[in-house]
Amino acid sequence: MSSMPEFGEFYLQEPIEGKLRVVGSPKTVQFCVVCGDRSSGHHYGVLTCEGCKAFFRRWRKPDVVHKLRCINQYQNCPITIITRSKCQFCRYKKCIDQGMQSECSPRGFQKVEVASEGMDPIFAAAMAEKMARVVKNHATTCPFTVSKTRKLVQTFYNTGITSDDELIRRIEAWQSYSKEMERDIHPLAKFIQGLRDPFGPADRAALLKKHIFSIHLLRCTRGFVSRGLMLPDGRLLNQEVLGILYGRQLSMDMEEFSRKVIDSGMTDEDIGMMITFIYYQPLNPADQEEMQLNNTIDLERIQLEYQQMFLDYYPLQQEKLQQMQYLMMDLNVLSAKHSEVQQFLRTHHEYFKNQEIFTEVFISTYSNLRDRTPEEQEN
Amino acid sequence: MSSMPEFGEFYLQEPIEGKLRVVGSPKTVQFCVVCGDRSSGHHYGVLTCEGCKAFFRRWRKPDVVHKLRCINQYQNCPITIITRSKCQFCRYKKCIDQGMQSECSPRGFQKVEVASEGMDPIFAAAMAEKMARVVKNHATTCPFTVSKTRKLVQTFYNTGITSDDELIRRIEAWQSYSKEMERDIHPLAKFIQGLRDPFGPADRAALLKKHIFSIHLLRCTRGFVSRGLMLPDGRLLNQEVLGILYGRQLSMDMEEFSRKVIDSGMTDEDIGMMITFIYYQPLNPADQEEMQLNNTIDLERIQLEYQQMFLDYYPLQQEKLQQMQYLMMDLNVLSAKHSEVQQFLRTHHEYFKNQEIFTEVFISTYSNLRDRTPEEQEN
DNA sequence: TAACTAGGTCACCAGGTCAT
DNA sequence: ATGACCTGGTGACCTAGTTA
Ligand SMILES: [Zn+2]
Ligand SMILES: [Zn+2]
Ligand SMILES: [Zn+2]
Ligand SMILES: [Zn+2]
Repeated sequence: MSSMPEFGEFYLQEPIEGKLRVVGSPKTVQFCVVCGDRSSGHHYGVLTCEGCKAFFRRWRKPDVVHKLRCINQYQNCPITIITRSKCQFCRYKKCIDQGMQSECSPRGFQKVEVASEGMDPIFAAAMAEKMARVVKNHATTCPFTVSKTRKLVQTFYNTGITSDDELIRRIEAWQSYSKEMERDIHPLAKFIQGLRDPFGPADRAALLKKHIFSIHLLRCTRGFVSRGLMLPDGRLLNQEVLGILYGRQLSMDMEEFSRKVIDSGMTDEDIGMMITFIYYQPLNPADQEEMQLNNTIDLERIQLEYQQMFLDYYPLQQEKLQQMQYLMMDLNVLSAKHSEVQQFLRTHHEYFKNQEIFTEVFISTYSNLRDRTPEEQEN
Repeated sequence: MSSMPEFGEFYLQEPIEGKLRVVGSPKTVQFCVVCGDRSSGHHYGVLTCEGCKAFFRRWRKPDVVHKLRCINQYQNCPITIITRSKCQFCRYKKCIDQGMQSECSPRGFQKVEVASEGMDPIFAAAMAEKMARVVKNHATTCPFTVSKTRKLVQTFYNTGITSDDELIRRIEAWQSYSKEMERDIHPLAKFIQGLRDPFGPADRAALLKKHIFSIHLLRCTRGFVSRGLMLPDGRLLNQEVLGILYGRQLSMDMEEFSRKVIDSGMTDEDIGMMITFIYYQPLNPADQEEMQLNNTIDLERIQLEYQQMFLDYYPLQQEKLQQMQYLMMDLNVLSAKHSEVQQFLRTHHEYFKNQEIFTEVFISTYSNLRDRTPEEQEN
């Protein structure tokens, strides 16, 4: 485009002198918000020229974008039609600052209204608030945020195991550990309430029950250390206890999963979002049948809304969203394995009848749940 | 898409209930049953938006539709106003699932009968039910549907091999594996019973015996992973064991075949139909002579009826049917190769006499079969 | 005639290409 | 690496034809 800017001859078809355009205001020449060259339309969400469009397409890959470096230390090189190719770092930075993002519009979707760019400000504000609430609630209710975990000191955990018999040992281990888990259910319920969805208490209880293992594991992610799993106060469940509780294979899988989460660079914010994604995960028909939610709101729609929000809020993180989705698939697999544990607890439920909340969340069936008032979801 | 969101009504908040429509206000907003966008009326038989209407119009052309591929292996991408352009395969699939069809209504007229055009509605309904039964029965009886396979976790398979001698090794491998195969025969028999054809138990047993290899391989399609074949519970038969069981060449052919099935974009529904086609495959004279069916119904007619049904139900998929027929030819070749395995099993039948059902289906001859009552086909 | 829809149109944009 | 240009899918809008 920059070859002969003066003449202003577009290769683009000059949009129709005679007929008036249906959309937007009468055609005015528009310019690239990155470099000021003539724009060829909206690309990746903003008015850009062909050059900036192609530039963004090539460099947006997260694994490659980190390699860009500013040509000086100031990171504020001016980006104009002439200088745009001088500093890739600052050009890319300006692309981001102007709001370019992949997948901002699905393929073939054309932005119609030129006037109000971006989304409705009220809607945007509502979304931002919703996101912020998730992040904040997670930070306050999760016992294993970065800052809280950093302060922990490992101490001894009393496993409660006295017997030699393998079965009894497992029951004893769960009798002790169930008390610890119970403690975490209240803050978790608070987090879920903070999501402010239209589900009633019974439905929330059912969804929590369905995803409790995945969510609990995610919350504990930073509690996994080399020798086992720390409780929120620092007491350490070593690998042997974990093996007794969950079975050797599953306990190792859990540890590996937590390592994977950390290794993918998930922040506390990310983990909070992932928990939200999981909670609103679409259910397969069998689960729907079994859970019998009163409110038949489309879970998938809520999940997508949150994921969209995540992308809007943290642009250029669709790679991260992808990673999250892989992790969620792993979680579903682990959760399926966990049903063996649940079966075990169900078989020996009489040993846990004093821990009512634990029983409710981990042991009782969905139909049990529907028959009572789940008031512990309410406080 | 809705060009003017003037009232600030966001599709996200809109309680999408595409099926129920409120009859109160004069202008009831209706939604696309494919993607949930605002509908502009009935198109090709169902309420859709302009986008899905144009999408269907463009892609229904039979020479082009078979080229659509899902962006991942699961073929169940969510289709929403946001995601609808991400996966053409799943969008098209959803169009078909929702009942879109060309020429369903005379030009310009709005009402539709969702049925095969031009035929007696009662007959059409009966056919639709028959199709639906095949699909549903396959979904419930096949252990390797998309959704079931997705949840599998690979675990260790005990091959049962202890010996060093090659022959003994193969016998040992089959002794273990035959138990696994036996488990799958009951659900398979259920599927075949669900076809409700006029054949008696003896004939069904003979047909099953004839096609057991092909049908079993098809059912296991999604069980093939990069390292081997998973059992319905996730235990993995690695390539080495498969090679011992079936011979190196055949086991590799089987794996290649399964890959081909997946690559051609066959859905669970398609696989269920293919199994039906195979089961009712016309027999060559030699087989007819050997099998001595009591009921001399024309198999080819049944097969054609199902294939016609397939085309009526999923219009414009004759390209897919063509692909299926190629795959079935491949299967016949593999099945012929498999007779070597059958010969081997027959030679060493005394090692499998405890597995009666396996023996009946894989080892005994048709004449053996006729001499006894095959009650295991009956439950 | 009024209500309705199949099919056509074309502005629009994601992604690829290739000379520079 | 860049960017002018190309290719091909998309969907809002239009039109012509059908039915009650
Ligand atoms: Zn520019
Ligand atoms: Zn710079
Ligand atoms: Zn639609
Ligand atoms: Zn798909």
